[in-house]
Amino acid sequence: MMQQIEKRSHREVPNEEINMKTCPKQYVLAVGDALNAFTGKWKLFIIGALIPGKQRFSELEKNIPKINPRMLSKELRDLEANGIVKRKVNDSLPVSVEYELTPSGYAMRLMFDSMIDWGMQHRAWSMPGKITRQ
Amino acid sequence: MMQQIEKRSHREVPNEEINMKTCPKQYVLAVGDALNAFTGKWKLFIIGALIPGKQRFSELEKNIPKINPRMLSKELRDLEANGIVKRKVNDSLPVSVEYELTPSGYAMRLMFDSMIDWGMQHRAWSMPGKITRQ
DNA sequence: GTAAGTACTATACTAAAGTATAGTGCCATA
DNA sequence: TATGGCACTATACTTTAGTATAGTACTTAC
Repeated sequence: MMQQIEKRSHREVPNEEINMKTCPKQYVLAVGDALNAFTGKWKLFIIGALIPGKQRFSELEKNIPKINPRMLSKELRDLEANGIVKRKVNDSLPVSVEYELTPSGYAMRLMFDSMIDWGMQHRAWSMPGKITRQ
Repeated sequence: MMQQIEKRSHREVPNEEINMKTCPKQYVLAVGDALNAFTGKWKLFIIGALIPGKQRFSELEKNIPKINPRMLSKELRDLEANGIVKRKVNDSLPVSVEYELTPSGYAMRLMFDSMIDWGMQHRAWSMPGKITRQ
C-alpha cells in the first residue's frame, strides 16, 4: 500500500530489544507508534488544523503561525507516508491540492482527548508552569 | 513548588500564538504538555519501567537496554522537573537513590491505554509496517 | 589494598531536527 | 507584460538530541 522508508533515526522510540518486565512488548510498540506519529514541533498543529476538515497548502500555512513551507511540506509528506493524512490533487485549472485526515487520522481524537485530560489535570495539580524539556 | 527553566527549545510544541479555528487553545496546550512530557527516545521506557514500582538508578540501567548513564540521568532529571518522577534519597549507608512515579506519572497509564488502542488499530488497519520519521 | 558496586558527571563528538531565505514552474488577472 | 497567487523545492545554516567513553567520589567485600 505505501512503501515505508526503513531508515531508523536514533531519536525514534526503538522497537527492538524491549525487555521491560511488566509491559507486554506489543503495547510498548503501539505506544511508540502513536508517539512517533505525531512528535516533532509541527505535526500536532497540522493534525489539529485538519480536524475540522480538508485544507489546502496555503490555508494550512496561514492557520499555523510561523511554520515555513519547507517544514509544512516535509511534515505533510511524513504524515501521508504514515497513513494519517491523505493528499488529494484536484485536476481543475489551476490545480489545487487538498490535505485531509484519513480515518486513522480522525481516530486520533480519542487519543488526544485522553491527553487533554491528563494535561489539564497535571497542569492544575502539580505544575505551576508548563512542561519543559532541557 | 518546582522552578521551571523557561528556556524554550525550538523543537518543543510551541504554546504561543495558536490560532486554530476549532480547537480551543487550552486543549492544544494540554496535548502539547502531554507530548512534551514523554517525547524523546527514552522517557517512555523509563516511565514504563517505573510503572510496576520504584527502582534504583542501576536497576533502570539494567532494565532499559542500551541506555547510557548520561541519558538516563538527564531524562530522569527532566521527568523530575516536570513532576512525573520523584527522586528519593535513602540516607542509609551506603546511600541509595530510588526513583518513583508521582501520582501524575501513574495517571499517564490512561493516556497510554488510548495510545495503545490507536496504535494497534492503526497497525492492523492501514499500515503494513511501522510508523517512521524521516 | 585491590576489586567491584552505586550513582552519577565531564568532555567530545555525531546526527538529526528545525530555520532562513530564495527560487521554480504554473496559471490567472490587470 | 508584469504582478501576484499557489504549491511547493533547493541550498545553506544553526540548534538540539543523542552517543561514546572515561572518570569521580563514595562504600563494602575479599
